Amino acid sequence: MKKMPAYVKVYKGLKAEILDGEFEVGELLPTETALEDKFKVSRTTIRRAMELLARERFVSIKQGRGTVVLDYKTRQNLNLVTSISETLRKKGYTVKPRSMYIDEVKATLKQQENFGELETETLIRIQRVQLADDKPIAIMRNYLKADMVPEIKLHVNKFTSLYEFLESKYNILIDSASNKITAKIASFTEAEMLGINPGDSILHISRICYCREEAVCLDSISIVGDFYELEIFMEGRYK
Amino acid sequence: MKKMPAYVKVYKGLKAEILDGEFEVGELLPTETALEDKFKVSRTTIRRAMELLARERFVSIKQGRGTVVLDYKTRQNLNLVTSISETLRKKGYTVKPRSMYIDEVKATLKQQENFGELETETLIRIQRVQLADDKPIAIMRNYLKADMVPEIKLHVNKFTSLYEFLESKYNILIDSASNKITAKIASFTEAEMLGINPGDSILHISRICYCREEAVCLDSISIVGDFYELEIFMEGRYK
DNA sequence: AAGTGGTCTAGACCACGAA
DNA sequence: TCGTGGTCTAGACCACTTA
Repeated sequence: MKKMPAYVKVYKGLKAEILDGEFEVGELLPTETALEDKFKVSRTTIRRAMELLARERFVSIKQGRGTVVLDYKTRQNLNLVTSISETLRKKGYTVKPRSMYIDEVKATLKQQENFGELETETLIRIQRVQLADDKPIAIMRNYLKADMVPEIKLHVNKFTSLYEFLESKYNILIDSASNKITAKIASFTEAEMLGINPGDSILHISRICYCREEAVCLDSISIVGDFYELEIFMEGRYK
Repeated sequence: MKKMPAYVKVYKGLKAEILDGEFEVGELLPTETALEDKFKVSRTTIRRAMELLARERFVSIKQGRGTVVLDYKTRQNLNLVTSISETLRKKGYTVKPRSMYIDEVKATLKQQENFGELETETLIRIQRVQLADDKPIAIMRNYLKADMVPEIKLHVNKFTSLYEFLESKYNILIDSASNKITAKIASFTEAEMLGINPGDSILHISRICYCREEAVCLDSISIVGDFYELEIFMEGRYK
């Protein structure tokens, strides 16, 4: 368990206050100098926390004006990193893994490249079939660097959302991810695992998860096609 | 002409050097203290520039080790609003429509809701089969509000990328879009149109395109599953 | 043990927006 | 003009990797 930096504390503190409704949507946050006093840290640290909030679109920072709390309730428009289980739970489904298997595997060359570290040799592999309201909906495989998650095997079957688990247990906050999405046909094996027919459609997501610009988790997710709908928002046309 | 901050200068300088091949992929960048001397700025400024480079995946910063130059040639795209044709062209394919048909249709209730205007009655419908290197890869249907694109019928078969066309001809810049993505099985009709077999996989995208918060175009795109891979980048995490 | 990046401070001055 | 956020400095100490 890593120590939590001051700017993360400030970030979490402010976010909690915003979510608790202590600052109204559309209103200005206290000024940065005021927050220095409140949290007893320097302005640099406050600004770093503010930047995190702004990147998540909780606030909008305007020079000469102040920092406005944005309407985080009614925005549908963000591409936040959420796991499938989190998304489904938010829609009202009861999500849990039917079974979970954790082992160690040798990293392939492609996996090493995705991690940006050719030295990484051993990966932790987590395999699950995820259930929504007791119906199988996804086969999930996650690959983690072994040294990042010591003793994770002890927690087999003890968590449903890996991202939430990584955050609470190992203080690894997944803050960005790149996805490759394709449509496939279910193989015999996949169909058996998901209780569908071979030839049914499958939405496949290959994802690299990052924590502070460092790749921490590779995901391979196969979701029953007629069940899940991936929602994505795109923004900006000129870079 | 606005002044360029020091950290942007450092960022651009380093990026240019990396692109010029002055630092080999996989090698370490000079240490932050060394860069202080080189650019004559403080370490804070250097670090800010480094953070920009890291966010674009040009480098990977490792405590205790150094900052490694990543393989920027194969780095993933961010998710700007790009049409399928633009994406494919960027990858080197020759993209053109096999045929295009433009007509007027009555708006369905769902379409009216998506446009946020129940008064809209008539929509322009554009239907195409898109070819990449002469091979059919997607069925595209676009619905536009009739009054936004007067005389568009005169331009049938005269454009390949609708978004580029809307921009140049009607000054409609699509600046954001929300997408719903599912995996499907090709129907007989779809298979016929795309030259594949019924039962093959199809990636279906249902998209609402916005210009300055106003919905301007509804897209329905069916892409041959084993051909296209949608790349999406996510950032931030809601808690 | 040495050297790297990670965090943090206290203070300075600049640029922009609103009164 | 005043107060906001934007940039930048010089220096301190911590945490991690490697030798």
